[in-house]
Amino acid sequence: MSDAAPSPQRASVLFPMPLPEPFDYAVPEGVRVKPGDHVLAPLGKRSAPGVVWEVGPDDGKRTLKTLDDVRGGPPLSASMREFIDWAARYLVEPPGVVLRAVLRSPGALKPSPTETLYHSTGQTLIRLTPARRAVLDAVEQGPASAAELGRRAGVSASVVKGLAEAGALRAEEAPVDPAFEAPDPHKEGIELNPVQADAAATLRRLVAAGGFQAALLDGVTGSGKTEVYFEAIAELMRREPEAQILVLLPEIALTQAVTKRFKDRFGVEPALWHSGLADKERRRTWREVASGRAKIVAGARSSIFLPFTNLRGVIVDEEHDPTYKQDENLTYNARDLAVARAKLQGAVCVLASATPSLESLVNAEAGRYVHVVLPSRAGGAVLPDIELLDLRENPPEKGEWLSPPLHKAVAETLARGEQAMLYLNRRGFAPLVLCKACGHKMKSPEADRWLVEHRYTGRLVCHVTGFSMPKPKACPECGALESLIGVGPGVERVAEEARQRFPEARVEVFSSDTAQNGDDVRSIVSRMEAGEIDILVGTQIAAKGHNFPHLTLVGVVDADLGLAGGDLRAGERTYQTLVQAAGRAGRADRPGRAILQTWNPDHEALQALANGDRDGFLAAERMMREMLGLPPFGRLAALIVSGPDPAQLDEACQLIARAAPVSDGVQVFGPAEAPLGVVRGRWRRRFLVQAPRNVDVSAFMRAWMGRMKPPSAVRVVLDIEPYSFL
DNA sequence: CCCCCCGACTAT
DNA sequence: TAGTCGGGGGGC
Repeated sequence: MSDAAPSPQRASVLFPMPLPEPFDYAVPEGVRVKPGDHVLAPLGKRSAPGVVWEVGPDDGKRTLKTLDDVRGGPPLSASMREFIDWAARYLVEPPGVVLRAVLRSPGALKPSPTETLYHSTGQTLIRLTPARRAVLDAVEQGPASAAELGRRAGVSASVVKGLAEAGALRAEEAPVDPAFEAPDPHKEGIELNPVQADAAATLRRLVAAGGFQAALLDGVTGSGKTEVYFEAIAELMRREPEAQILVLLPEIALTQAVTKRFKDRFGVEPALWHSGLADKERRRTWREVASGRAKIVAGARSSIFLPFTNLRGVIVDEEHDPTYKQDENLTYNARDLAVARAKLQGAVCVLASATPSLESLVNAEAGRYVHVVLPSRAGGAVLPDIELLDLRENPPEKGEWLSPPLHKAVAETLARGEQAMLYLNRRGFAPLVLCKACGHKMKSPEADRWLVEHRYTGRLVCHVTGFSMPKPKACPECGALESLIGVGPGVERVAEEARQRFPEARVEVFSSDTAQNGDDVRSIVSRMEAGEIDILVGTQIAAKGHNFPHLTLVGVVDADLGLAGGDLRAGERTYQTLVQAAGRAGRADRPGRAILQTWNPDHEALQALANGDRDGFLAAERMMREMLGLPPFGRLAALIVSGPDPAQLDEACQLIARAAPVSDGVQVFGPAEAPLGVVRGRWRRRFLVQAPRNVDVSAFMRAWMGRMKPPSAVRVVLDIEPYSFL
């Protein structure tokens, strides 16, 4: 029996590409594969990398091609594979597309590169040349490569090799990429105040209970959320030394503050994951995560696809942040996937925010999440005083954007030697350029958008497609010279006004144009912290997560921006952004002041903000959404249909509309012209699907997609729970 | 008439 | 994703 020829095996292989299902292959005799293994398999004329999804007997009913090779590298864990399948179903994508998001580290499967390190053997040589003695002294500082030891000793590397041959040194292969150091969960954290200690205890109990549980950690800016969730992490690590923990952060490439706090708390920096990583670091991190050796990863949204083998905890910091929603390539919300992944693995998930999303608040109220509230600011700092400045009563002077009371407040702040921030979520100098002779508006050639004037670079820029051109001398429409003028304010123009009004002050612009990478951000942040900037004029980027101890005044130039528009979350988002921006002021011992310029001082979001009435605002917002059946009380999905020819597109949309399945309670709206009508020569239309909470919208969309067959020039992109309505 | 570029199509 | 195929247009 045991000597019988082994029965032939079949392996289903999932490729990281948009194929509808895993493909079946014959397993060569004598080769063993198991689900999760990385393999090479013939696909068309080439040999493509893929992952074994299933192994079973080969029934021989169909002649299968044979696997080419089994590759090394840590296999994908069962829970990882389960998550990939789940995410594919939820996002209505082929599983290979999700796998592609997981295998985003080029060359990660190659064995990690090694180098030869020389160690002391302790063996003494009878006669030592001065060069050899120098090398033996140098190795006392620790093992190193021949080149490094030679450098330390000031001799050539061949001396090192000679010593190795003589037996005084021992050569050993060591990985070039060192493993991440293990964090120390027993290290003392900072002392928590009673409220924080209470919150930390709640999270610890959650961890102790084991299994899946989600918590909403709801605390105002500066209340010590980070320290509290650090305690949950410490507890996880103490209970289970092999536990892996993921901390999701919005735009991690831009902050070093969190890594520093990590190091203070756990003695080591976390492994980092974001799009700006160099290939080498990326490979190292991916490998260390897949092998289970990296214990704590701090990462941007894409890190929810990292191949953890033993993920026990996921923290989503600033869970309300719209950057968690990715709209290009694969469309997903990392916060939602984080909760799902924790659930699949029986892990703990903590969502933290000073301004939680309505979705999470409703989940907390309904008892699906444990609600942990941190009411006060740590260290005695108080929330800023928030004032609405009615622009109807106090209009700015002609050609200016800051009204007189705001000028006065800035002047007083500077006189006290403190700092001011002016917040305006508009990059560049002016959002619109028009010809004062003929009224022609400069539009993007590729999208239905105005070109934004950037004065520092002297260019006109399309913020949707990235198109840019030098600002022309003459109007392209009527030919008038020097007639193109910028209309409306951007941060550059507000900075110009600040410089004119306060010629002594050091004014700086903080936007993605002046801070293009982490180093630029760090530079601005550290100069701000050091008091080397008096007035910071910033966009969104300045409103997030930085701690400026001398900043006591925040002026919001246009609090109305974002209240309008078709986005159902516009009110919520404005509220969140303004709280974050206002929260920048007065974090240390000095009280802060926030002034919001508005033409609509009666608007709900602004009133709530001025009164510090978060609950009132949220209650109103909640009621509106509940009445309209919008998230989180209903589900949404969008189809964006695009094509180069509008007539063909409209025809296709008619067919797509007719293909929509009929299902109880599910409403299909559209096709409507998308708000961004044309992008890069492609016309766009939108469908919106609205369904009750208990309906599986993914299944509905999958059924719909299966019933349509648009011409190949027409592209259909699906968005489950859309955020952006462009 | 050839070649090259682009877009569509396919892979177990 | 990557390799193939076929059609259209430009160069000669």
